[in-house]
Amino acid sequence: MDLLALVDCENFYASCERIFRPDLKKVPIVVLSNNDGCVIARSKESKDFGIQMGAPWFKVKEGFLKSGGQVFSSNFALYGDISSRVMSVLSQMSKKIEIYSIDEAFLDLENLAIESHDAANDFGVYCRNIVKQWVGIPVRIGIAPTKTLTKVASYLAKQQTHYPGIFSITNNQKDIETALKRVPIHQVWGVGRRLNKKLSDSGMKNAYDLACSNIPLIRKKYSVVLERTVRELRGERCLAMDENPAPKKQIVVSRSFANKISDLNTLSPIVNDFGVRACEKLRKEGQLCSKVGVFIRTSPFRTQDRQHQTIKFYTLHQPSDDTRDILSSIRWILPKIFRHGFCYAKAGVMLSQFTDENVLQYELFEQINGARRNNQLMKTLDKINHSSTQVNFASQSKIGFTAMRRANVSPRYTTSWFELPTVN
DNA sequence: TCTGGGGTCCTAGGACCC
DNA sequence: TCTGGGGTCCTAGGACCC
Repeated sequence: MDLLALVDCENFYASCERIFRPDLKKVPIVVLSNNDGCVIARSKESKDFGIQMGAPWFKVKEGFLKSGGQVFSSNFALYGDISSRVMSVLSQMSKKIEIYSIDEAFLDLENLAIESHDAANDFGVYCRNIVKQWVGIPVRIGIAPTKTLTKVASYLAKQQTHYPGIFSITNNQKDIETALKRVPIHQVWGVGRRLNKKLSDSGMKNAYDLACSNIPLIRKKYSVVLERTVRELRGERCLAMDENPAPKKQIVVSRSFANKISDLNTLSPIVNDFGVRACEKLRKEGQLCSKVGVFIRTSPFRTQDRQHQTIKFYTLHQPSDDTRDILSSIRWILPKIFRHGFCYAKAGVMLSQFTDENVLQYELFEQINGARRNNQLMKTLDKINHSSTQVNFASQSKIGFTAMRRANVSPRYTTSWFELPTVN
């Protein structure tokens, strides 16, 4: 039987924080977004306490802390490192693995020749134990014939008591049908807020109803995307394993501000910071970009304020990964979109239209070995700034990303020599 | 006072080409 | 009277995901 497994880290960020704080084993934990704005991860105890995903922190803070909860600002240096450890363990479980997100991976179990529920569950138990023991992260495992069905299995794994955290669906219509009937329609992978409303309105309650729907009609009324979902729910593989993720098509660096900004002189150095960071990512990807976008927006939550949001692009004459090119694009765009009299709450820089740095097409009249081309400046800059920023552009802000509120950040236990955990 | 950040894919429509 | 057919590329907007 040809099966896939979805391995999903449980409450990932909260679990990462717990590795180094075993004293918090039973304590409710939440992790906050950048700027300590809202809740982006919760331990099981916090979910039980009633903290919603995405809840604004200032609204739930008091009740949560009073009840003995522990809060963390996000620490992506830590989560990224723990993630790569989990993925490296999973890579030993299967030859074919697709790292789908920071806390999820699909494994192709083809080589394991699993023929029964028992065999599938045994694999799940083995995998779960190893990751827990070697990295310290609890994982949930859904095993099924298609990706969408592994998501279904993963959802059902939450409710498992016999094999906690593990659920398998074999390639058997009856088996699939039973599982689908237990999954509410909005839990189906690919059904978001809008589709949930439309599908529910047309009488579908669970995944089984969706799987039974008429495919040509689904395609006509909705899209080819939903058609694939329906087929996958029926056990037909439409979404392939993607072991070598395609290069990025877009890079965005954006932040909300701790304090609203209403003048251009304050705003531009900060947007320049975003541009600098975006270029670092671009060079790491080995890509050149042709299009630079800048967006700014006021806070949609302050309904009493006048609202303004906009985005504008600049197309470079020549693809580039040179920070100076991107900064001058920003210098061109920003004054054109900025309006006086608005309190801006967020801004961002977006790079797109990429070409590979090795297949650069020069312009007809470009001087190929001009001073700006083939220069080592950016490489040297990246090298110097590798571990921490030492050299800045004059147009950047002096405070940079440190202007963010991060009141409760944990140490970078695994990625900084100065923040190693200590044992007393 | 205080509400995240970073992505992907699909579709429709317009411009343009032969 | 009567105004084609087939295609690409780009953009904006919508929907979804983690």
